[in-house]
Amino acid sequence: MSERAQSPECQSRPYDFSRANPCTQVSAQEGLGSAASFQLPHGVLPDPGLLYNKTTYSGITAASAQTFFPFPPVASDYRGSDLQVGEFGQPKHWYPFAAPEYTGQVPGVTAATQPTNLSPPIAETREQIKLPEIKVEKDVGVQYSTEVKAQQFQTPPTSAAVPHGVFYPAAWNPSFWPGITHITPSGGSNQNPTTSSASSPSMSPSPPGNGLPGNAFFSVNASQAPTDPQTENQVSSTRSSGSSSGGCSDSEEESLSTEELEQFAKELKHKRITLGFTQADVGLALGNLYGKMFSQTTICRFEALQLSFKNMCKLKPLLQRWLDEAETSDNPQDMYKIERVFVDTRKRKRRTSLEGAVRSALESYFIKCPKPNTQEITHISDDLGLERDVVRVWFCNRRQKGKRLALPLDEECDGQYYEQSPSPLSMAPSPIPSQGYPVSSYPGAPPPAIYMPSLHRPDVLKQALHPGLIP
DNA sequence: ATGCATGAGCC
DNA sequence: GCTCATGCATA
Repeated sequence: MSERAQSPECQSRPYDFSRANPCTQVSAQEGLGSAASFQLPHGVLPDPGLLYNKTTYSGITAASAQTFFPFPPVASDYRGSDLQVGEFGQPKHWYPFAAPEYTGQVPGVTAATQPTNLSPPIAETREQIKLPEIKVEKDVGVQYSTEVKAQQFQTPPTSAAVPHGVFYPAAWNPSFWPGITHITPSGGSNQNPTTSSASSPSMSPSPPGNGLPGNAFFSVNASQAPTDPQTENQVSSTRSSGSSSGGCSDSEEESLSTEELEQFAKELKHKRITLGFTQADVGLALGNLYGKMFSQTTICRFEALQLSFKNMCKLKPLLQRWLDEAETSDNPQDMYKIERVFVDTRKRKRRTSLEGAVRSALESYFIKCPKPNTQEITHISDDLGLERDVVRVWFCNRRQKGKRLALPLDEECDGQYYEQSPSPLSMAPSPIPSQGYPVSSYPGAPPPAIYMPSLHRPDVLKQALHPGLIP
């Protein structure tokens, strides 16, 4: 509806990468340097030169900024290109969970069907969970119809009703998330491994050798209903990163500091590896313990601190719990021996693989205006020969990524990051990533290393900010 | 490890 | 349409 007049935004405030990291500017130039080789079609970028030199990137002028997005007044235009997008925007898909008979379909995951000795470190499951080949984007529209809402909640009334050996992720309940942020049973400290006893069943639900978790998982879930809904919000408000790295109590998500998160992430990774678990295993184990599983991607991002601060705080307790379980269990392997019985029959749009040149172009556009309006998106999509939705999603993802990558800034500015957006050309000090981590609160405190630690490395930062621009 | 995609919730 | 959390698919 009311399309936000965003063009103005694009000029009202700079989108500043430099604030995120001193290296940014350098990276930017280089990145743009590569981008320069890309020929932008018909004057989308009035003055490409501006983009491709240092001065532009590090000190864009207001004047030049205004030259950006000289989009012709094509108001109702973009509908035309919608043709490309419209198809997959409608159907709602769901990740259906297959019936019990699918158990074991995912080799690496559905260990329950396997004999006892599953060496913990199974291969990353993704490779083994290949979905049926999907057609190209063009045809996806048709396929999107698939929709088997098996999952949600055919949830058995009680865990007892669950078919033996079948794990229903659906077991989790609505109040799950609100509560889990405060997981530690008995409000103990999260460092208290002993609390794991409550969830031990998941560790070795059945005689270690059996390998068949069976219903034990359900009882676990049931017994763990968390109970403390408010934490999540508080988390963000307590971003004081105090450097109080010590106090870790379970209700601590509320006061997690970036240092704590960073430390925990490292610890998690280290111990996970030591214990022989893959990231995928951990994600699945969480499902085992809490009824809410996570993907390898999420675990990976957690370890790499690539999730929003809020999200990190939300997941930390879960992972902490898992870690406790894993460390104290005699048969840690059991942790990942869960039934992952769903089969994703949904037809997902085939992933678009943008060429380097196109990415560079998008990146250039992004620098100029991180938040293009519909017209601008249409313009860009036309220019680059991409579907509008692809462009739109790219920008969404890019913004999301930008927020994650940006260094921590005060949350006060939250939401203003792109809101007041940026005339990218006048890169000014920066945006406050709403997804970023809190900054150390005390004056003079060095920037918390947590925010994307990897970005402390120029090369990484470069890549992060300008993916595709670096070989 | 990360790029692109999905979907819920919100404005 | 956006943000955000999350995940599939792939580099």
